[in-house]
Amino acid sequence: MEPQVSNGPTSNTTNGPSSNSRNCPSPMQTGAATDDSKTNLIVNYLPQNMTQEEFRSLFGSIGEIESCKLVRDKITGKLLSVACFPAHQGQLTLKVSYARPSSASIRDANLYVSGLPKTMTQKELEQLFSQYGRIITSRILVDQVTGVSRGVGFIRFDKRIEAEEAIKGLNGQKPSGATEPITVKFANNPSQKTSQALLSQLYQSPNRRYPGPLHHQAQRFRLDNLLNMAYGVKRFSPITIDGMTSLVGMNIPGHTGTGWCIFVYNLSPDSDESVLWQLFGPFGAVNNVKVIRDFNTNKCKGFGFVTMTNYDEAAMAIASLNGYRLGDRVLQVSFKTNKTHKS
DNA sequence: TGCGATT
Repeated sequence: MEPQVSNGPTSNTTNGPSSNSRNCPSPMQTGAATDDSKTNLIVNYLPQNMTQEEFRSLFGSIGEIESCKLVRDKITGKLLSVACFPAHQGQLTLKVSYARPSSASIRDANLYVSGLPKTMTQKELEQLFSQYGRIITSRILVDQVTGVSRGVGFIRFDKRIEAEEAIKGLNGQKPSGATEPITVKFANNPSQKTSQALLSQLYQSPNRRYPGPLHHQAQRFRLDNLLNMAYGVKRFSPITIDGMTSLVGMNIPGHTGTGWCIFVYNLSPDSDESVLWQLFGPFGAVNNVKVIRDFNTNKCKGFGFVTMTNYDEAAMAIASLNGYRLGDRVLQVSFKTNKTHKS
């Protein structure tokens, strides 16, 4: 994460200000408690091991503190800002700036962008969006293993209205040099994937493995045969794949940084994620499921994806569910392929 | 016969 605004090196964790002689008026003394635009600070690049007490002590040496809080990630518990160590300094440099006052005008100004050319850099992404306003943060998501862009990213504008204008101007447009249009929409809140994680946990418990309506069908298959059916030829050994960095970037069907990705075709228009959990959960650890929907109608476009942790379980699921009749439809299930470079 | 992506 890059600092967007720098006030210069203002403090240092090892030799920061220690004097108590500064005479800074506190909000209470000035009666400015209702306007925190100049009394509320945001501090980035705090060390991960800093305690609330140390944080208070560091800034309490400068003036009276009305309140202070360390902001941690809800899931990991880590401090949200990432420490940076400038090479020439070898020490931690804090970034201290005025906190942006929370108000309706800057709320929900975060955009999710998909369909980006894989070659587009973060800088180019910012250049594209900067015509619509001041960008606070930007990010392009990359594959965990290869580092290659996943073609999706985020842009946070200073103001909600700037984000709205960017959607109007860029959604469905082709960036110069791009062959496909991009999708620009408001981003989801980065929480609430916890429900999915809970579902995943449920299906990963041993006594939930291979139960349900497909139990007998799944048992009829021997693993060797399943693997051959899934790939048509000899199996890839997941041990070999994980152990050989030279294979990174190779086009192994379905293999991603986080597991084995499965393409599911011929879902009905009213399908939702729960049907994929129910179909694939019985075969083992499911990381993630996704039903692809039409932007306008919100109906399923007929296909979806399932990512499973273990190769053997993914292959078993494919062998069992490919050709499976769901209502009046016959599912087609296979490892996902790269459909990006269609020649 | 159709292959996304939510920090």
